[in-house]
Amino acid sequence: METHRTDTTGRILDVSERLFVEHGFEGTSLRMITQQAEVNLAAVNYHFGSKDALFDAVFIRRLGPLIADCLAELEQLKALARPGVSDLLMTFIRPCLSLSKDPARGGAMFVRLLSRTLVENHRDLRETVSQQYGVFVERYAEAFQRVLPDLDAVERDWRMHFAFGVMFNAFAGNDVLKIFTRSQIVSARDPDQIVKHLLPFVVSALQAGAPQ
Amino acid sequence: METHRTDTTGRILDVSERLFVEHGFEGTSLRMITQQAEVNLAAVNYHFGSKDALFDAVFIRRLGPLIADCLAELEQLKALARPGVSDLLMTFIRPCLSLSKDPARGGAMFVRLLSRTLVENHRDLRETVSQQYGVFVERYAEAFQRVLPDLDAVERDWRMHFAFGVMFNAFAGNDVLKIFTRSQIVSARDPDQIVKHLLPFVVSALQAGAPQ
DNA sequence: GTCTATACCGTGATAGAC
DNA sequence: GTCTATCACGGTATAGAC
Repeated sequence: METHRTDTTGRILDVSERLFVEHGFEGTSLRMITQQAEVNLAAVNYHFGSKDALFDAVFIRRLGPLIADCLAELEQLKALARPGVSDLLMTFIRPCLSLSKDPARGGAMFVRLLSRTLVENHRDLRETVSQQYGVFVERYAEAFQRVLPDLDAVERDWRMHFAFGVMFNAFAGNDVLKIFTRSQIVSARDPDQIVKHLLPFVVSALQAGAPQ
Repeated sequence: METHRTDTTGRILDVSERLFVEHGFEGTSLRMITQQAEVNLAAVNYHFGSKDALFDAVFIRRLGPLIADCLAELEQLKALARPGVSDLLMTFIRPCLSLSKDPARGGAMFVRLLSRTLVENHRDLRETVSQQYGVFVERYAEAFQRVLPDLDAVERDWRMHFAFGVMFNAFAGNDVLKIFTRSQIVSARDPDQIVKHLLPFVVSALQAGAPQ
């Protein structure tokens, strides 16, 4: 790890992150990247193998620390005598908010890119991520079991699935109703505002009675 | 509207729908479409203007009837003395289930394509849709007001926003946790199974107490 | 090992002949 | 309306310079 930033792969990563966030994956060409990073076109394929692999590298550089933060918060949760649904959700929400406020790690725009990548069906990323970060889902499944012990296991999995779906969707800034109306339904892009409305919604959803 | 199926635009639409559903938008090339539809490559741009516009045409051909069904169900809701949150949600869910079971209208795969298109940030589709189908959101906003009269207006908008987000995400078959684990969290692809778990989740979420 | 120049093939789009 | 030819741009592969 060199300290000086003449490193080719580092410049490619930094420029790629900014352009992927600004223009999305399809909207960013390798020629845009290599031009702004002042490296040769072939450098990307030499160092990363492909455009897909480059995206994975950009993505995982931020995902790793985020997941580490979440798992650390989950550990602290064990110290609580009787943690509630809200406590559990905040172990995920707090690191996301923290990341969204740290421009050095990509800031709010990167959280959007990250969430959108998860919500959409992004490429082969699964292979890389599941091996390294499968523990993320395992730990949260255990925590959900502790917080919602009376719920059927299958039903609990569905709710965890739905809950992460809403939260990632919210952080992605997606608005499925947006195409139907000229004015946005919800105006706020501020993550804190989003969480304020999001949290009671998800908490109540998770505490619903069992179906049938 | 010709009855015989030698019509060029009709063949393009039918083939496009199948290929978009199978391979997605980016994964479907105009050359694949024109080859299977047995028309010339330039025919697409002549009849539709662009690949984007072709997708819009395919999309709106199914969206129109679906929205009409939902609005019809909303009208019937007015006859109920005191409709509940569940009744309201079913005016949207029933037409979606119906569409997903009708292969002649694209079936379950098309519902996934439709939901994914809404969840993702698809192109200029907004211009076309908002003018014709803006009424969809207006009517549902009114219905939410009737069913949840005690809720603050802003809070109600947020919940409607979140609620449609979960539902479209569920119908899209998206699983944000999928990339973290080899085995799917939730296995069922059957729309009825999805709704069974989805409905109580969303109903409870919408009935949450106001934040702070 | 690292970087460069360049060529290859598939993509969506378009002009102009018929 | 239809078709052919052609264009610019995309990701990728490779030969060869340092």
